Amino acid sequence: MPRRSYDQYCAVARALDAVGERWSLLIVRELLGGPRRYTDLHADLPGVSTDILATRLKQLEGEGLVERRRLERPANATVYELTPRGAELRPVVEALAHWGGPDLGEPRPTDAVREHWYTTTA
Amino acid sequence: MPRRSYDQYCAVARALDAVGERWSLLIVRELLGGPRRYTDLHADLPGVSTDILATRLKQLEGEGLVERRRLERPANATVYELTPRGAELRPVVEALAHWGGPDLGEPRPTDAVREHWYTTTA
DNA sequence: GTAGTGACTTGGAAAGTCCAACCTATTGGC
DNA sequence: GCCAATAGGTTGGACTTTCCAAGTCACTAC
Repeated sequence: MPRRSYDQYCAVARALDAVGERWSLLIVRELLGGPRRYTDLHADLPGVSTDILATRLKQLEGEGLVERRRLERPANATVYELTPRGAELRPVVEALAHWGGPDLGEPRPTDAVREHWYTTTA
Repeated sequence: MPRRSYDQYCAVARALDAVGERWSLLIVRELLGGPRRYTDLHADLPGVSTDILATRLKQLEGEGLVERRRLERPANATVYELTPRGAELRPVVEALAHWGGPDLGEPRPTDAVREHWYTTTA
């Protein structure tokens, strides 16, 4: 179990308690684009290990931010998708994307690419 | 040194690389209220250990988000304050505060207290 | 000179993360 | 039925980060 728990009486701290761990917000960002399978999440998040991905998905599910849904035939797969509460994190991800976007990168993207980022990550 | 570094080409990942570590955003939240001394930060962030606080402040300083400034007499203290770039994190902290605020807490605050949170954390 | 801040540093234990390998089911040929 | 592939994980061990308590060093007040 994650030993986090900063300070229960601060709104920011409570938010970080829920999604402040490594990879959590990046998983949310992926899911903001729609439901995804475990394997696809693993492929789209370079560097995340399978155990951490499984752990984070369970945590997010336990917090009511993500739901596990099994697709029937012919797809026959398990997908993860955001709950309404999880989707409310969109402004947080957008704010981070905006802050980390244009002014930080070394390999400066073109305006076209940057536009792509904003529309896909936000 | 922190071995983070998710994926350099994603804006959200780059943002989290800078401020995604434990306590970083809470320190920023404190400094959004104005310059603070080390000891006051330590007192206002219940649970942070002194070594982590010192480490995070150096990291944030190294990233150009926080500046260390020595006050002369009679105060004769060292204060930390946000750079303009660091202050640009305000929307991120606001989004987190808004998300973590009204709908999550168990010891539901009164509206007056909640108002206090928004104005002081945002 | 001794007591008390302020601003850290250090050492060791605990917790979290990474990596590679393994496991169980289901599907799809042949 | 048999073999390989894919999906969705679990497990063990090394490595890294965080926690906690204690100690350091500079300065001021008395």
